[in-house]
Amino acid sequence: MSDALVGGRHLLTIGQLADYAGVTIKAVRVYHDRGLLPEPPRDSSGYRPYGAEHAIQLVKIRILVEAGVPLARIKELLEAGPERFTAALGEIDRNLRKRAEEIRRTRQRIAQLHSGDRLFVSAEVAGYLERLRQIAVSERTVLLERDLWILLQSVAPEQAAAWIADKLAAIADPEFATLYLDYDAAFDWSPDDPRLPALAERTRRWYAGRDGNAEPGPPPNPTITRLAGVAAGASSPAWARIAELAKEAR
Amino acid sequence: MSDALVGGRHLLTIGQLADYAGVTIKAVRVYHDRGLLPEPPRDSSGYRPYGAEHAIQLVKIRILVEAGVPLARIKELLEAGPERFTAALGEIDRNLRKRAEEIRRTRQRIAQLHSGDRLFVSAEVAGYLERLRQIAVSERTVLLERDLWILLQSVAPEQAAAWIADKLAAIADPEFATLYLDYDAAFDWSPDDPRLPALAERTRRWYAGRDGNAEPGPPPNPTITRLAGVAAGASSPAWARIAELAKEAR
DNA sequence: GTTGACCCTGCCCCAGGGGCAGGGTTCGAG
DNA sequence: CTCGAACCCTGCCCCTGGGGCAGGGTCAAC
Repeated sequence: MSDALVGGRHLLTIGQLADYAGVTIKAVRVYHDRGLLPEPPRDSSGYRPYGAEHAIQLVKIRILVEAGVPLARIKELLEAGPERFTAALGEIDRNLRKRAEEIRRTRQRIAQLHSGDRLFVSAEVAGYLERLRQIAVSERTVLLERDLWILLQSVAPEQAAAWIADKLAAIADPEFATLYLDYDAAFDWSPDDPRLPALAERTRRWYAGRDGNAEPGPPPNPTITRLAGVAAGASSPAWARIAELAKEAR
Repeated sequence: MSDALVGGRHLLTIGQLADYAGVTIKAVRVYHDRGLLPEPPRDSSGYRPYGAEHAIQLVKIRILVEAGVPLARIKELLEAGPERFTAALGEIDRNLRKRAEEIRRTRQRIAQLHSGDRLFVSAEVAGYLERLRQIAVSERTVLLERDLWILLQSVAPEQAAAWIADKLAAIADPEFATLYLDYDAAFDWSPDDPRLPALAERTRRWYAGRDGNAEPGPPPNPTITRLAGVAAGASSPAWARIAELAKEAR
């Protein structure tokens, strides 16, 4: 038998209540379990009979849930006085604004995701790679560079930052750019190719000339130089040979 | 012993990789478990050695995760061809826009939360309640009305919509407004108060006059009339007495 | 050769519910 | 008056996206 109307106060079934607030029945029961919504005394058949005050409370709960407030915190807020409640609303709103801002940024990244390296390297490195493409370095070598910079940034972000500034300056020098293009071409050469010693020598001279002008810079971190050397050498036997020649000359 | 550099390819530890992508180590392992990120073959001490390709993939994953894409879907996307991928990005972006819009709406509701009934009743009912306050109905009675409308809207939204239109029209009639204010005053009267029969009679006449002019409207749903009657009667014995008098007169 | 920072696996825990089983209730139509 | 649909009840396990902790092996530097 329904006692919904007997007391003149309890009038809604859980389903009607849930529909009113735009919430599932399950959610209502969870809010009871978590102590967010007072559970009305059962009617004679074990149903929960709700009144308008439950509907009001439930709407408040739903709004806070949608704002991303954890249930435990919602409970605190509803139990606290109105001044605390209002203060908390300010913070909640700030969080919402922050989330909106994050969504904006995420949207930009999503848009960039379908092309480009910019997401994987710093802005400086991205500029450097772009410059390489401008001077017609092969895509293969550009990608090799990109991967190297990713590793450098992962292993030693500060060193990488210093190096990339150095590289950007170097690549602005037309002589270095020519040298770089010759390396690019040498990628597929045999390690016995007779042109390699000359290339090594030109490299040595370029560095000697530059280091004469500028300060020597930070002492190269051994792990990192090895990293760069190995990464390069593993891809091209000719490049590995040049590295050897450079070592002998030193 | 570290073999990180032995092959010239595997160079990052899981911690370096995670830091690079701005992700926890645990998350990286979860992505392995879920098949999102290929797990590199272990080095001789059981560590996972990562390369630049893992870093790239991980950044993509993180961006998609931040966009709210479920891991299972991310897996599909990364496995699918680029045309499918690009198409999916469009949908993801649409979802992000939708979420931003929802945040905007939630912010408005949060702002309204600290005061007002507008969140709990329809705009029409809110207007009606405001009108009651304008003609100086007691706050107690206004809240009683509000709760009643909440119940009505929960139990039978369509009926409630029809009724509120009716009520809005009625309250615009100064005679009905006067009648309403008298009811408001009668709330605390004794059920034996000698003024009650006259009030009941005025009510009957007002309704009779109106129903003569307009069409009788939808036949009142019995559940609902009972609901309204009981809700009112339970609060005020005098009102309950008026309801009895009305029944006798009919 | 020890110390602190990493890495490994495995296990349980969290929010915020969803889904399903297995059973009782209510309500309107026939 | 009965029957079926639509509700309601409890209880249990499941999901995502990890977090935390235990218990143990490794690396690198002094």
